[in-house]
Amino acid sequence: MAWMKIKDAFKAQAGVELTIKGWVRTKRDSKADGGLSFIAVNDGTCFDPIQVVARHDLSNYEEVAKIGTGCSVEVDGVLVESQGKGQSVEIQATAVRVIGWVQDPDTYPASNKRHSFEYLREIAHLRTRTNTFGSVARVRHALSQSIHRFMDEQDFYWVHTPIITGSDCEGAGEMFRVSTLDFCNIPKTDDGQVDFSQDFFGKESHLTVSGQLNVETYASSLSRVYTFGPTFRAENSNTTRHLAEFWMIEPEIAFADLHDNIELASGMLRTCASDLLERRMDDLEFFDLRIEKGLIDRLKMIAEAPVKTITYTEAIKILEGCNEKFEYDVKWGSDMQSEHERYLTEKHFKQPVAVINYPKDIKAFYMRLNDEGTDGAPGQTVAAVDILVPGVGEMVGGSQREERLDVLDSRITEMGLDIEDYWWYRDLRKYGTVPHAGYGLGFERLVQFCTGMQNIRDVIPFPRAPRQAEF
RNA sequence: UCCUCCGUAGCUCAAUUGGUAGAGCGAGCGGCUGUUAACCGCUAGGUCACUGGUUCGAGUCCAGUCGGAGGAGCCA
Repeated sequence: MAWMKIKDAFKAQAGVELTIKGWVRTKRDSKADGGLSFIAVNDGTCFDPIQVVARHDLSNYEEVAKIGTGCSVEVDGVLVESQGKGQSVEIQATAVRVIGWVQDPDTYPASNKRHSFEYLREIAHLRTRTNTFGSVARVRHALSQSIHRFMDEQDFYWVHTPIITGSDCEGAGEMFRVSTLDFCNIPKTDDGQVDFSQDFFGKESHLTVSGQLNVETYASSLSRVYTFGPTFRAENSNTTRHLAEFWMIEPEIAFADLHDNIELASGMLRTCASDLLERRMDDLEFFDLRIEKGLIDRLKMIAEAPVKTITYTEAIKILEGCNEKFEYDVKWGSDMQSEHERYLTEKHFKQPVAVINYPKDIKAFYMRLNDEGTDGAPGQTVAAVDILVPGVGEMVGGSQREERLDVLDSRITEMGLDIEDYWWYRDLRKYGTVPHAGYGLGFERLVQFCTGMQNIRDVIPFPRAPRQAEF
């Protein structure tokens, strides 16, 4: 008999003979008709388990009766219309083979009951067997496929930027050190410093915090490029939206300005939403029912409407003019607090909002300096953009890059950075410079937004966070 | 890192003014049933996070440590 994935079995013709393989979600027994068992089997290919009906006349029915949640099984049978109410079709089993028993069911951690997400995080190797984490895994996969497909259709090349970096000037946060030196016997130079010349790379090295500087080099010849890979931040962040290891999409577009940047991000979000609605409705229905009501309507809205754009200066005016009581005061020139961002996207606009042109003093050195008086702002701004989304906050951070060497140099100096560290980055401005723009999109935050999952640690298979590196 | 809350059975939680440990779910066994968050009965299961202190007596009060959650900052 042909082995069929369960998602295909649901669509097959009644009467077909088939074999399915998977893990038991639940089993219920009945004494009717001399005894029969209903076994719900899931193989991860779709949300729903399929119901297997095993009758007492199976040669190994005594064994079948002992099957419990978590067992792996192989079932031969015939697909038939279900006599019961919970499902359209089911499999009348002609053979049920147990491949792997659950040893000592009393200790099986992922037993058939409701568990808290906090507890499931402690058994991350088994939580994938639950409805929620199966759905998260499928949605996460679908989103990453959508992004690659969208970027390919927009003529972007995927560039694999390094994970280990010898550059200490990426400037996006605390870095994890990479070293093969013996901690118990660290070589020192004459003046008592650690002698990194004896380390693996002959210099200090770290895990990357961003592929942006590297990918800008490829944009300066291939025009449209992006990275999609893991990044690392050694910040002691204990929140529902930060990880020490997370995945980021970083497009970089040559001959482009801030608005081209926003248009790309907006198109990416639209594509992700509409692809999910088309491909993963089974999982979305679960999230809408059990995790966040209204999720599907929100994704439908995202799939149709472009992102709303406002300037930082306008955002400040909205916040100053509203009746909301904020813990922190709103003031032009200081960064918006989380509560301010949430108000804008969740209460005022009720949709994703791109906020552009921030005061230069609160943004990075490489962001392009705007002309004095842009947007009627009271101070000088840079061409930066943050895209804020309901429930998550900041999902995208980007900018048009400073392509003018003299302006870049004075910004590096102004911020107290060492110009020598940026020699190759500056070369891009010396040799055929070009206006360009890019952004970083936090992939896990996108998954959160598309599933309604509240804690970012529950949308990545094995979360890395302070004091969390088990598995 | 800061603020708040929490840590009791495999899981989710109770335990009165400090008086010596309890339920539901899960698991095992039995009953019933084309079942599907099933239902009924029985059984097993505890170093009350750890260390120290107060007390005749601490799950309960105090101090410290460790761990978790939510919020803040940093950011994606």
